[in-house]
Amino acid sequence: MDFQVKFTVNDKIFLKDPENSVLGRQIIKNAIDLIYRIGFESFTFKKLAIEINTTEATIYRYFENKHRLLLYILNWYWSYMSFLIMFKLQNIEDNKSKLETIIHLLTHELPESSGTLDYNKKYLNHIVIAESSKVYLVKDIQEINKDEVFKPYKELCLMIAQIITSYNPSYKYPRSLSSTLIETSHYEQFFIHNLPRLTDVSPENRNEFTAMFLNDLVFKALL
Amino acid sequence: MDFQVKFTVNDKIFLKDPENSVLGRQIIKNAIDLIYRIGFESFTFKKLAIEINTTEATIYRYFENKHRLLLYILNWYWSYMSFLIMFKLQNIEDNKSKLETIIHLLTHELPESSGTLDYNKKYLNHIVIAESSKVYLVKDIQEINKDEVFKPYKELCLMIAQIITSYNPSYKYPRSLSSTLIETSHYEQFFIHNLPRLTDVSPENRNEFTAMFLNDLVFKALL
DNA sequence: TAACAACAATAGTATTACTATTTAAGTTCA
DNA sequence: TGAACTTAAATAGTAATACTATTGTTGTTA
Repeated sequence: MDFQVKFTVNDKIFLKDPENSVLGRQIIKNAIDLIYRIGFESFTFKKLAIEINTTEATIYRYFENKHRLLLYILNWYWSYMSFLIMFKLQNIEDNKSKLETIIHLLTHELPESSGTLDYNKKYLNHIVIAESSKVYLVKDIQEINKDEVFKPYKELCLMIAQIITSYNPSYKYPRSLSSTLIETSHYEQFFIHNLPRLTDVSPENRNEFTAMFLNDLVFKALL
Repeated sequence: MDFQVKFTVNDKIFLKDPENSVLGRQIIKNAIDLIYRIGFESFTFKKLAIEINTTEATIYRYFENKHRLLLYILNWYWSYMSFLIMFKLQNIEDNKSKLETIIHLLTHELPESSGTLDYNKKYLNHIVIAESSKVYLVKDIQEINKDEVFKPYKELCLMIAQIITSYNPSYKYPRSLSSTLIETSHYEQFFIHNLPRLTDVSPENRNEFTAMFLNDLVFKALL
């Protein structure tokens, strides 16, 4: 089985839909590679243009600025994660298993698909961990939020919150626990690799640590 | 009672200690005000120089770049928070009360002191919430970390972790719970004000919400 | 008071973020 | 077919930003 999944990204994020042209898709694919390599602060449209043999101005016809391009990538990620969760939960009845599956998905690399035009999931994962908070930790968040560009994040959060409520209807903070779960899965993974003293990771459980910690945390919270 | 607290900040963060000159102290004080006003991305040494009637080059004699200046401010915050916690826990015997006090401190504005040369605590709090992750979510974190510039954060994290262990010696993730507590206290406060759908806040409990959520989360985790 | 640090200002440069305008490449339809 | 009309992408900029090399100025101490 092989298939391509396409998500509709809010058209206020881009000026010209990158999904509709070869160049547009190249921009996204290479942006992911480049942001992974040099980090979002060093990433510029000039450098990206050189990578794909075009000019800065051309990229500016697709995105207003680099912040919007990152927002596009994260919208794609949040939509993809929502899809993956729905897909994987299909035949699971037990709410505990559902939450365990979600925690596993949030704390491990995205499954690599075989489509050639597909984005590099390893890099995408890395970007989500290290750069995602930079799309909302900005001064003009209120203004940006009006365009509903965080809708996929809110939907992902709500979807998990609903499963939390199914598991324990009396729990009072389903959405906060959901956003905490998402955010914590990212930065604990970041800390493990870069500031391990802020965690209790040990060399043996590096890969499973974040999932173990979050499973413990979430199910105790929902007892 | 009125007193000034001074913290020794790792001297690898600055080129010239801003504590040792009037201009240096002006740089820090006005940097906090300016970052609060316009956000870290828009903040430049040029703009700061205009604020305090000096030149860019002068500020570059104190700090290598704006990232280091933010790091200096956060080192000060982490040290101050550690001090505040130690101070407030003085006569508390009960470990549960200790943790409740810590959660209260992390989720509320810093107490305003009366010293005139002191930093604006309201602004500092805002900066910690919205900008702190930008000091470690950078590509060269490994390199930067070698200078021990995150020591105050690690010490704060460890201090809380030790109280967690005192409260429940069998709990397996004291440091991760501690870093989660610190980080979650920041971004839940951010979400409440900017993306409330990611939380369960209601107009009535806005001020106490983060503390309520974290108290519930932490004490259930430590049962 | 000469020597020499420490400090801060001047005057730059290279890069970055972004735009206005022009040129080229399709499409549509009489 | 080819004129009219879109759409796409390149050229060639500008203003702001991040950072540096050099010079001048002040203060200290021997």
